[in-house]
Amino acid sequence: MSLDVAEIRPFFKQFNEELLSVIAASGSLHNAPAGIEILREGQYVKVVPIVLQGLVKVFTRTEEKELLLYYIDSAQSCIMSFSAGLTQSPSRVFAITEEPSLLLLLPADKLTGWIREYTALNELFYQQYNLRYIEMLDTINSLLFGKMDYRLYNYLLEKGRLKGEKVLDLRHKQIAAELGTAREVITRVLKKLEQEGKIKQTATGIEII
Amino acid sequence: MSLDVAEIRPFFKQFNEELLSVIAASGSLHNAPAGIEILREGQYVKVVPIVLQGLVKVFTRTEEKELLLYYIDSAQSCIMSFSAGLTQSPSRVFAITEEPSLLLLLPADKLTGWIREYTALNELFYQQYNLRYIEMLDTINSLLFGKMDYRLYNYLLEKGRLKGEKVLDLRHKQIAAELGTAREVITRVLKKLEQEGKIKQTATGIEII
DNA sequence: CTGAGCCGGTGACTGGAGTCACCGCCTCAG
DNA sequence: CTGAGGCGGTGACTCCAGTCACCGGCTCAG
Repeated sequence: MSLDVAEIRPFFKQFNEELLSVIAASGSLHNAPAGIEILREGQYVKVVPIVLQGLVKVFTRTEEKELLLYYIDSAQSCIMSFSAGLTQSPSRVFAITEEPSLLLLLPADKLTGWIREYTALNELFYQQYNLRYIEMLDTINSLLFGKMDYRLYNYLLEKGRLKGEKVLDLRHKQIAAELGTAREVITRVLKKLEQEGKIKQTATGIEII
Repeated sequence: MSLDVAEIRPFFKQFNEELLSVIAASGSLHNAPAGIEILREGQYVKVVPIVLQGLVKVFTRTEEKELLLYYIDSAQSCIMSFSAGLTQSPSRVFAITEEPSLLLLLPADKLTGWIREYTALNELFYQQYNLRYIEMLDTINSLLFGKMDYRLYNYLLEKGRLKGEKVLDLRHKQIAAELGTAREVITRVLKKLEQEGKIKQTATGIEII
């Protein structure tokens, strides 16, 4: 069950050998295909996942309406599960793998101790909190500003950046879900964006210009 | 300039004497009247304020439209300025005192060291991050759900709780600003809430029922 | 081949928030 | 006393997201 330090070393250049071996002793690697639920609302967290490779989507749901909060990229942690793990309170959000991902699972009960002991780990989590904080702020601002065209365009840009592709193969229905709106709205706004020359809809998907 | 340990001890029961004296040596107390700007968007943070007494309002602004993010109550810290201080990046939000407040100012450059050294301080900040995180999530959900009546009612409940009063003396204009909408909308929705029996508007202010 | 099911596209309508214009009321400075 | 300015109240209108109903095209299993 114990994993090899060499497997995780490349992802944490800022960690010293001691911390790496402690993590290797108690943590475990998990290979998840796309579409696996990592964290569910209301769930109590026993392991805190760190995304080593792949892409994980974090979102909230309010009565049938969901909203994408942000993506967790490589070598980032799910700070919501971290916070839920630390305070032993239930999670407020959902997380699922969007691409096949390699996850490092850390037992929540040991984490508090590690944080106290290893500054590098502490800093990682502060950094993550910061990142998420700012992303949530952006989400709030774009919700406040309203304007679906603006939101949709930013969504596409971000998606393209994360996937490293200029042509995105997405269902209108899926986009609608992530932006918390209806499919027809997406269809219309996409057409509007196309008329404005910001994107192009082809057979293979949506191309960002 | 150096302040007395006794002045801050009552607010931090979980801190040991060593930490208290370190803080007393480098920190300073500041008595601010209501309506003072503590943090401005784009500003680089040199001191991180902790609210000992009073009430501080934190909000964002997007092109003439502002939105209340949350309130900082007694013995809580402004985590945005903390994060801005740590990462040496400009602030993304505004903060002003809503009531006369007693602030403890900590120099940002020393904070990183303190956090490393004193677990209790570290935990305070984690706790604060958590709290704000959850509040932002609530804000996002209520923005997503939309419905002004729901948002306004929650806003009034929260305001009443923080001020410890059941009758709130607020300008419609001010409420509108904090919820990121227009005065007329507030006027109308307040009337609707009154018809629903949730509040009562009297000469002295808005009474929550 | 064919029917079911998913996908996108569209027109018509609804409802809520935001905007505009204008009101009367109160207060306070001059 | 009076005029200016802040406040709240209101009707009319606009705009946009969301909803409904319905279509035609494509794919794939049987």
